[in-house]
Amino acid sequence: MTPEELSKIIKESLESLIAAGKLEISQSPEIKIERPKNKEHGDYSCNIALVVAKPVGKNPRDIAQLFVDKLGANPSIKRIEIAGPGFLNFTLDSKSMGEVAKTILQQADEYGHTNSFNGETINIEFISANPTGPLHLGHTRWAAVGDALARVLAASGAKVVKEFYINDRGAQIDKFGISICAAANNEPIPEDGYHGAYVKELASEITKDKPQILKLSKQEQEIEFREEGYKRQLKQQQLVLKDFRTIFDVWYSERSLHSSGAVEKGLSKLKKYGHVFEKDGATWLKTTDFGDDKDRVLVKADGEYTYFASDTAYYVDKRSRGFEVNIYLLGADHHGYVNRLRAVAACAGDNPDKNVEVLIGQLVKMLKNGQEVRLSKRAGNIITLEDLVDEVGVDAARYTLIRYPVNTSVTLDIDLLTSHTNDNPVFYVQYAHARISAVLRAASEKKIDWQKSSFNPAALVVQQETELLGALSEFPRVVASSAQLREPHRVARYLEELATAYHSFYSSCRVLPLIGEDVTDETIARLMLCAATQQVLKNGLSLIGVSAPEKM
RNA sequence: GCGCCCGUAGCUCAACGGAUAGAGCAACUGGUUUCUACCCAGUAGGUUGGGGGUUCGAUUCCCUCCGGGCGCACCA
Repeated sequence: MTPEELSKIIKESLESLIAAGKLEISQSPEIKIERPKNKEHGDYSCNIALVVAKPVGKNPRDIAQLFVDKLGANPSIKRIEIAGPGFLNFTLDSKSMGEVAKTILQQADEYGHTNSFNGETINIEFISANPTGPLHLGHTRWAAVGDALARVLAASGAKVVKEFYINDRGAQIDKFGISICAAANNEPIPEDGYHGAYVKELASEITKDKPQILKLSKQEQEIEFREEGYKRQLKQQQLVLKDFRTIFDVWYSERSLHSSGAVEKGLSKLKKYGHVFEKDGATWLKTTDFGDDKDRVLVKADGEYTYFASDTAYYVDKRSRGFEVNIYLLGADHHGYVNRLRAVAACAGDNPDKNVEVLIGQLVKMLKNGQEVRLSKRAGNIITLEDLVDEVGVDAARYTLIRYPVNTSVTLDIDLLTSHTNDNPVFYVQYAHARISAVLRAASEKKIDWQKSSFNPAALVVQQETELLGALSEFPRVVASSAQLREPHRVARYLEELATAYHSFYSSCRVLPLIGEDVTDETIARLMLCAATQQVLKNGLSLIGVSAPEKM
């Protein structure tokens, strides 16, 4: 029996208790099934009596007793106990527990998928860097977390589109062009320009490919270098992200927003809702109507659209493409945007609580030999995605960035991430997968055809086996809650627990028969358990975009 | 000044309002002739920054103070 099935049975009991007039509540409560930390509390615990107690006005332990009476006869449940303030603690029949392994092998790659977000269309926008340089550590965090979040949401049934907004318009990209142009002409790059070594590289590449550019006027050169640099830098970002296994569905250009008329369209929609006004020759959006601390300019007095105008148009455009939920992943230095974005939604007649979600990612630092790394060869005083991947590889980089909740800052310790031991969680988890693969390989070498043998779940009775089964049964709910809370780090943490449960099982339960021993029900059941664990590790790692190696 | 995030074991960090606050590292004990020791089991370590409040129950929610990070453009 999976926890989902248990939860269903409990809900049915609740309904029948209500129907029988033994409980009176108006709305169905949020009940939780958990794996108790304390083993003495059984396989699963449920808080239903505690939750129901208040609206019903009865003692939680008395209510718990009603459920015990109702559920006690179920053959899959070996024991129910009322504990503490009114928890229901379930101990399942070992046969029923063992069946989880079979469920997992049947569902295979689908195990962990749920339909909890069926019908939701979600746009998730992240990184959205200027195409004026390499991606830095902050972007890298989002590349990993945003992608994992998208996968977790998709696994929960949502229709997800990953989007990268290209800031290819405005002062920054102009400065980029000016900087490359200066470098190409061996002139000093302006103070407020781009100074990384990559600017010089771009300059020499471009002049090599298109030497005629240098014959143009200065102004024309700046434009040409800007366009060439943009093209190449964008391509570079796309390549780097592809190697990092973060694939975007949509690369949305800010310029296209202007050329397609989306900006005017967005503006007219906002006007319709009456929050646009004129002041000092400029056009403003009255975002203070919805909690922003000051109003924002859409069109400057000189007739130019602001960056904010693009932002609002982009939001309106996303909504017109049918996205109910729009998730923005931003760096900590952009937290001032949260109220602004919410206000934009409200000004466009939407509900910010529903249509806009902003996640703020805190700072990422890199540590090597106990010292903070501050300098990158190519990019000057920022550390790039490539710097990190060069040091630790894609798997370790992704895993570590995803492992922590985004609203805390992280420090990546290079020395630790390259170590192959217990204190490096990436290896710990991957090693569990490799270890299982080795066992299954050995089984096939010994010609043990466990896949075709009959599975006796009751053969799994040792405590470490039960623990492992319990951990495996948790997976779908971990994925669903990661999606719901927008916290993919829960998947990584779960995988570590699962790996621990497996290593513990492995060291106390011999799987394959020794020479002279026979293949028994236990052998087959344990191989099934190994295969199920391998499957879940693989599914979980794939949700965070980390490889599941067969050998290490 | 206003706003956002953070403060948990010596260190790096977990913990959807749930039971005795957990992992790893470091320290100390043990364990493998056997499927990958890149492992496992155990001991010790805490006033969850301080103080109030809400709750049957608070690391979690609210208020306040202290400490740290970040942000407050007709820039992008």
